Amino acid sequence: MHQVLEQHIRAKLGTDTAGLEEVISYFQPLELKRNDYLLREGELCRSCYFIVNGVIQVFTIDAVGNETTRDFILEEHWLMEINSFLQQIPSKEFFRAAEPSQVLHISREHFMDLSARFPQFEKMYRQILELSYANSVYRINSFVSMDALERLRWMMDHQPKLFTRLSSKMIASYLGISPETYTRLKGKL
Amino acid sequence: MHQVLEQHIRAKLGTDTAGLEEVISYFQPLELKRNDYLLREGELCRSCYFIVNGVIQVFTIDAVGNETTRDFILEEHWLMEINSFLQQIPSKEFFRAAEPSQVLHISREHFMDLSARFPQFEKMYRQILELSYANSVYRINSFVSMDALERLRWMMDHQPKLFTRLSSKMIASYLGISPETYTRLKGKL
DNA sequence: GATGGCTCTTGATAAATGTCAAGATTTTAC
DNA sequence: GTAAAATCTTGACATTTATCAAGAGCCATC
Repeated sequence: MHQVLEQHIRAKLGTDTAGLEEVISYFQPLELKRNDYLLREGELCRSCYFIVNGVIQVFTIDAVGNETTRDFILEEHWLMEINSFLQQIPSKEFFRAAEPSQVLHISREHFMDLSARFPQFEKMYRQILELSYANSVYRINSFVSMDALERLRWMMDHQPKLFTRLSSKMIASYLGISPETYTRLKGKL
Repeated sequence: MHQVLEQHIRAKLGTDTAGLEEVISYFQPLELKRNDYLLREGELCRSCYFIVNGVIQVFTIDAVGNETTRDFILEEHWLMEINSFLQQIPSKEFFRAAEPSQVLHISREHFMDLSARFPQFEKMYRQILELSYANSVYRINSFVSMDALERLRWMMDHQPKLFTRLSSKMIASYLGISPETYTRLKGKL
């Protein structure tokens, strides 16, 4: 697993990777079965996660029990509940494996320490933030203005891989529609 | 104007503000009348903006001419079209003053230069990203799951100031609903 | 201070989406 | 391998929201 992370970081940062071995040594592996949780609502997000293999569903549950998916995090991407991680307040989100997954995680303490000691690590963190923020902006602009069919088409254009790996129920919860509506929209494509 | 920025940065960064004067010297003032644009779709976002006074509406226009507002940026907050700014690709968003506004802006070149030379400036940039990302996560989780009335209540709980400063039309475009629906929802509160 | 253009509201109607229920299909657990 | 559980689909109906149209109120400009 650590090799995948090393490759990923080298690809992001280029040649200046002094201290890379030490950085990587703080990441610990986790093996998740399908439906295992990385984080539940109300818990503190104590780690930053790097997905080596699999998919993690990031979702919330509202007052009547409906699940809404904010994002699916695929392999070679990063994951944290940023408010909980930074401020150590209870998480509002759940992180759950949608497939058997391999994950590396680094504790908040080590993460902060590395950020302070290695400018390149902080730079990588900044890049992760930039990418995450840009994706969020994209999603807001799409979803606030589009109707359900347009959102489905948007997802097919921008995230086609997700359809091959996730259940219809999960895709519906990402689109913000009921499973029945999703079934009907598929007929209109 | 520069005093406001200086105060803001000191509040963010604490005592370690070496180079602050030089940093601030790169920011140039802009006076905007209502409905003046800072950025239009298709242009390159060449600056990072700090709002000293006023409100900037961040919005997109879809194929049939409907405006959808992603965010309203109030005084003492930061603003950029992150994809356009970082990659120098055409902006998908418009930035327009919803009130007469005072803005400071720094060019991308100076911004990058300061980021490289002053770790504290980079730290502040990271904090802006963290906050912007956290707000976006909040908005996605709220809007994908809620119906229009719930979104209105959410806005009243989380952004009450906006109601006193913006037209109904703008609030409707932030909620992702038509002005008529907004009028009707107000009656249901 | 008149005029023209916005915005806001209200009504009627249409379209989109949700909910509930039932059956078919697939997956999971033992 | 089989039973139980979950998912997916389809239909009927209810609710939400959009669209179109018209009139009232407000505001900017000359």
